[in-house]
Amino acid sequence: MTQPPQSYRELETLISAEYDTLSKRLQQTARFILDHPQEVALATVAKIAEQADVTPSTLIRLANSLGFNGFSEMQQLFRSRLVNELPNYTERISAVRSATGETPDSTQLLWEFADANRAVLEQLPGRIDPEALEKALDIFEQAQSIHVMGARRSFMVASYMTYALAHVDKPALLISGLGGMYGEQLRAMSQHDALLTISYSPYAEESQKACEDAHQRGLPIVVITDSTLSPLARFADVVFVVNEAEVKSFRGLTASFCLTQTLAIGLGVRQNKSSERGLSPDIRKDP
Amino acid sequence: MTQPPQSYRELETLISAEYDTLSKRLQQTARFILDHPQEVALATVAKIAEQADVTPSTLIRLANSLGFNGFSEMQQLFRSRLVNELPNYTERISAVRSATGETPDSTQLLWEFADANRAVLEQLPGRIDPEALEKALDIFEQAQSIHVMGARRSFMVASYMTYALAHVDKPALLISGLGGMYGEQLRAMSQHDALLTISYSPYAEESQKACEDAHQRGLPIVVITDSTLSPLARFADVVFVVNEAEVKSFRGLTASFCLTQTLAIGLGVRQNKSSERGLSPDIRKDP
DNA sequence: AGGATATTGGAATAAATATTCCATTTAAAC
DNA sequence: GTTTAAATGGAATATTTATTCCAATATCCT
Repeated sequence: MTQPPQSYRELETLISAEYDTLSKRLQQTARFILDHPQEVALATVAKIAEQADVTPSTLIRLANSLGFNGFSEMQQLFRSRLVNELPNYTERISAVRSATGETPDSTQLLWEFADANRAVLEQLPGRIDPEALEKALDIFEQAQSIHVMGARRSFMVASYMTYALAHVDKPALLISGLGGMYGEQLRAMSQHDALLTISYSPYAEESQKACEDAHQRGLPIVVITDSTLSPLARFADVVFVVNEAEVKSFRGLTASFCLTQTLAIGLGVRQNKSSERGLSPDIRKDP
Repeated sequence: MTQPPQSYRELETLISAEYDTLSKRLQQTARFILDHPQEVALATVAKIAEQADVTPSTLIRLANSLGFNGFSEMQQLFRSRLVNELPNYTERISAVRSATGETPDSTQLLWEFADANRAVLEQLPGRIDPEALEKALDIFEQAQSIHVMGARRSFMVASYMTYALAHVDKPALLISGLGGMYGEQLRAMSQHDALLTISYSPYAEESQKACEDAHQRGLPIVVITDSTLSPLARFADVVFVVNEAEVKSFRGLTASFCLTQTLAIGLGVRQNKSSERGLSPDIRKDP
């Protein structure tokens, strides 16, 4: 028995090579599975057979005649294709390794970082709930000014957001804790403001405190975090869950920066729109 | 029996709402399935249970207590999430690219940003000179401490770099100008240190000043900027030119962050290597 | 501390699903 | 046109996988 293909690619190649030698039904089935890989990955033999208008036996025969040990073995290839096509980067990275060949470690590392972050950006927009985005912008638009909180790693994102907000002329205050004045900065939050908190896994005390405080004062709260189950989520009116890349046990922030940019610029676009309709056609431009 | 969620998003919401009312094992399981949706979509109950370190029963109990009629019903949601994520991508992107000006809604904007930044990350590693990378790391490795300068927009990157360097135990000082003390901070630079300056198009006076100063004092200088012709380049021992995405006349920083990460972690890797050979096997972990 | 209640693990069972096998049909060869 | 070989469908069977149920354990309450 010829050994079976090890990847979806190999399978494709094999099928087109052997296509002519297959019987009529087997050709029909082969065509179907290549046309509906998703179906094949997830459905049962019976369901697939029905859709392809063949009997279950035929499916199994096809798998066997392609060198597999039963249909299930072939199905695995379709399943791994499904997850690899999504930015699951393990395979991709090894491809990078071989493609770059003789490069110093540092360049290798750069490829890894760039690739991991690229993968994360590919997932991001599909995983953000459009309604949540709109709702967050509603909140920000109505707020007099926006307080932005982020400790340690999240501070970078908070700081970036504050910068971007200033850029679109939205009053923004970074809760920096500078000079140990967290308390004072929190007390500056008024009812007409809104709070954006960014916080990741060992969720900083200060960030939770900020949310609690804002919640008590009745401010609307938007949270960017790394899990639906984050303790920050309980206080939030809108929660964004972002997935960041991890390389060498160092977590990136690319997705958060991208989301942050979108929120700020999205707000800017809205403001321009309403001011065009209204009084001052204050169109901002760039750095 | 409460009716089950109809989509993955609803499931997420339900879990975070009910999380507190779940038992210990059920919480553990819930956390796992949210963290490993891919696994849940494709593996069998037994496999998932093993990975989550619970018994199969628990998995089924969780599904039931979330309103589903058995685990398989819940798994369907994970599967449909898997297939819905993929085909949208190319479709969505081309929609974004053609629909210039049309439907400037926030989600559209998010796709635009994500795609633009993704494109930038794809180019980045090919455009960075491997030798420059190595040389920069040489400089940083030999430096007693690293001073990091960046004004306005570049400040975000400088601040990120400082954070990342601290993370790999490299003494780093951010030249922030806090309290108007640029001069004082610059004077703190010693001959045994190095300077990393980040600066983009309307190149800030302060950044140039910092480079001049460091140059006079004989410090090695690494520059991250946006053009070979940047005024900063004249003082630099190593120059990195990065290309950032521009959407709605707002320039991103994704590539710079990525390069910055690489420099910091690359330095960390080197330090680990030499300390393994040498005395203290100081292996760093995690954020 | 001691009983009541809820939670958990694991083996037993039920259900779903893949695979085999044989009778029947279709195509090929002479 | 008959014989032979290959291909096919579908019911029977084997296997895998989900689910139930009960005994053991932990947790809560008084």
